[in-house]
Amino acid sequence: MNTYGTILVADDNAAILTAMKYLLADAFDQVLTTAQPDDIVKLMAQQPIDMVLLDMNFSSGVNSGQEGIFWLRAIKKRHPDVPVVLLTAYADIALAVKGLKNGASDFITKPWDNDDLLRKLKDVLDVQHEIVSLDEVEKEHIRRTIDRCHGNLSQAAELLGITRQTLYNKMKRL
Amino acid sequence: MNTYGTILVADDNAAILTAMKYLLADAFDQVLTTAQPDDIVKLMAQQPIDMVLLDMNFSSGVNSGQEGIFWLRAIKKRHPDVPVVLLTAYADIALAVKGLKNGASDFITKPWDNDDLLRKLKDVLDVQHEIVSLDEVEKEHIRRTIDRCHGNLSQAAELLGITRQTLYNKMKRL
DNA sequence: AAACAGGTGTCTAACAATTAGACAATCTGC
DNA sequence: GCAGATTGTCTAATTGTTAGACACCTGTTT
Repeated sequence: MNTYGTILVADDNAAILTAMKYLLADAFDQVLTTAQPDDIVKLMAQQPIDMVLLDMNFSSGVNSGQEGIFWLRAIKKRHPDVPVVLLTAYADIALAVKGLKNGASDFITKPWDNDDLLRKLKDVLDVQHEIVSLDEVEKEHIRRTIDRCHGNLSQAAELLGITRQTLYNKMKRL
Repeated sequence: MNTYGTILVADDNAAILTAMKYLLADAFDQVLTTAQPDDIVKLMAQQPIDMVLLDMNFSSGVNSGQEGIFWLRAIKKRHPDVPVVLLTAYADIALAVKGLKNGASDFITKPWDNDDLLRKLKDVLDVQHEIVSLDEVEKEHIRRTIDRCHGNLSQAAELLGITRQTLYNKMKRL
C-alpha cells in the first residue's frame, strides 16, 4: 500500500492550495482542494474523504483561529473518525490546545517543512485506530468505570446502567 | 460541591510548589507536592489522586520537555483516567501537541495567570466526572464502525464480533 | 455492645437477547 | 445479464439479563 487515499485541503489562499496539490500528489490517491469552508462538509457528504488538512484562519482579517475551530467542529460532528490536521500561520499554544481538544489529529504552523508535513500526515493515517470488537470496548469501559469508582462494584454497575450480577458475569467472561 | 478532591503538583522548583500550595488550597481538598518525579507514581499507588499538575522540565539543564513526556506516559500508563495538566516555561507548540497526544488534559505556560490556571483545572475536572452508560458507549461504537464500513452492515457486524441480526436489534433499540 | 448502612458473593426463576442457520429479494461489479 | 455479496426477515436453541432475596462482612453510629 503506497497510497493514502483521498485528502481534502481547505485554505483560502489559492497559492497554498496549489502548493499542496503538488506536494501531496505522490502520497495520496486524490488531492481535493477548496477555498470555501462551506464546501468541506458538502464534499465529505458526496464522497469518502480519508483526511482533511484545514487552515485555521479563513476570514482573511481574522487571526484568532475561531473560524478554524468552528469548521473543525462541523467536520468532527458529522465525521468523528476522519482525521483533521490543522494548519495555521500564527503559532498560538492556546489555539493548538483548543484544536486538539476539539478532535484535531495534529497542528502544523506555517511556513511548514515539506518532509515534516508529509511525515505527520502519514503518521496520523498510520496510527488511525483499527476497529475493535464490541466486547473489547465494553471490557475497557467497564475497567475504567470500576477504576473510577475505586473498586465499588455496586456503584460501577449503577453508573454503567446494568445490574451488579450482570457486571459480575461480564467480569468473569472478559 | 466546592471542593475538587486531591491534586498532586510535581515541579522541581520549590518556590513554585509553595505558590501552588497557596493558590490551590481553596479549590482542592488536599494539595500534595513533590520535587521528585519518581514520587508521582508512588504517591498515586498509595492514595487516590484526582488530578496531577506536571512540570515539563524536570532536569534543570534540559528544556526539551522530553523528561515531562516520559513522566506523563508513566502516569497515564497506570492511571489513564486521572487527568494530567502540563506546565512549562517554554511555549513550544510541538511539545504541547505531543503532550496532548499522550493524554494530557491541558497545557499551561509559565508564568501563569492564577485565575486562568484555576479555571482550567476546574474545567478539566468538571468534564471529567461525566459518566457514560454501557449502552451509550456501545451505541457510539456501533455508529462509528458502521460509518467506517460505509454503511455495510454485514462487514460492520463481523468487525464488531456480533451477528448481523444482533446488530439489527441493537440499532433498533438504540 | 447492639443497631445500622452499605457493600459483597451467591442463588432462583422469569424474561430478554443472541446465536446459527435458512430463505427470497435486492443491490453491485464486471 | 450474471455471480457474488448484501439485505430483510424468520425460527428454534442457547445464552445473558433482570429483579428479588439471602447470609455475610465491615465500618459507623447510638
